[in-house]
Amino acid sequence: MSGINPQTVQGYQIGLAAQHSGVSAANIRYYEKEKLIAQRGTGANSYRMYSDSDIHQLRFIRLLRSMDMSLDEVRALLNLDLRKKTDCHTARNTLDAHIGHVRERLTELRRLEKDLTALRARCDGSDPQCHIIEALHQQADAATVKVLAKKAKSHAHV
Amino acid sequence: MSGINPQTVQGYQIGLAAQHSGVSAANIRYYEKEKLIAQRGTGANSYRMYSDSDIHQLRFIRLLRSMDMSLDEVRALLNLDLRKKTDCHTARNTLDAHIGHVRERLTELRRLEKDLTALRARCDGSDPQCHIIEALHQQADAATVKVLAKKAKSHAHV
DNA sequence: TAGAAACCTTAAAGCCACTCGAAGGTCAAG
DNA sequence: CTTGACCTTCGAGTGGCTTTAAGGTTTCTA
Repeated sequence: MSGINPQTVQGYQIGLAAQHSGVSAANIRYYEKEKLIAQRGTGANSYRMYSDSDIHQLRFIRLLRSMDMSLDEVRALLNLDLRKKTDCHTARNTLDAHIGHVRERLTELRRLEKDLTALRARCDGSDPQCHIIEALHQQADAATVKVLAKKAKSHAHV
Repeated sequence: MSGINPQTVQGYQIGLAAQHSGVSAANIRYYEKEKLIAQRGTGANSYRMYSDSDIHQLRFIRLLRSMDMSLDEVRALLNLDLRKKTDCHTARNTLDAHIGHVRERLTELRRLEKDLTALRARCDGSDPQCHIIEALHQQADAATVKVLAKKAKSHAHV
């Protein structure tokens, strides 16, 4: 059959691995470059081949990424042995830190939503003068530039 | 006096403008390149000079950025005339879209916080077996890869 | 057996909103 | 005339990808 990505005894080509894991082929190559998965393509035809446990690893990474973890955090959780005490510590610490990031960002966004909603309420289009633009310019004038130190901006990826 | 960035009759040099606006000098140059503010440095010594209204514009941009708006959204809100109906429409539409992004992201993060907290609760370190790692691997296996279409991921900047 | 189709390869650039560093120009005070 | 505090441009780095270009391999079909 033509075009259908074949699954041989050796495993899955990258396209099938992508389908089964939900991680795009390009992204799988990227993860390989970032050493989240082992190097490939040493065989006869230079095609990468993947096993079922590779697919599992890709799904695992995808799950952690969908939880907004950074690749560094993912790395920290890869290859942990669930029977080792130290590894369990690592997992808990990583998770705690990540929950911290998420909560910080939540606090920021809740505050932001409140401010934006208040701003929006100032204008329904009935008035000839635009109160949104007006209010923004007033705020820009009013805001004292207190600190030159930059906001930490959570940890960027959250 | 040496070293103190001088303010002449012509306005502020970039360093002072940075101090007064809260936007770093490098960032001001970046905004110039991105055409959020007018081009500079045509004078005798190639130094950029800024007026009070320039400082206001920088503060305005900074305010919108602190509200997590993208530079495109900022662009849409720059140079609007608060007396024009069409401009007020623009402002409301931009704001509505942005509030939408923020709310989407809030929903995602609230959900995420719940999931992460539940995951965290599975492990207090008392058990020899790590339930966090365990649960993650189970989830990775359980997750059916339903859709290959990518999640929209809100609008990235939120 | 030739060619088309569908897969695979690498390398490089693009995205966003910046920040940082290098190498050098300008300007006022001592 | 040197010091040092400012300024300039240019290029690269950040994170986590996606996209594009240019080409190699495999398999099926006419």
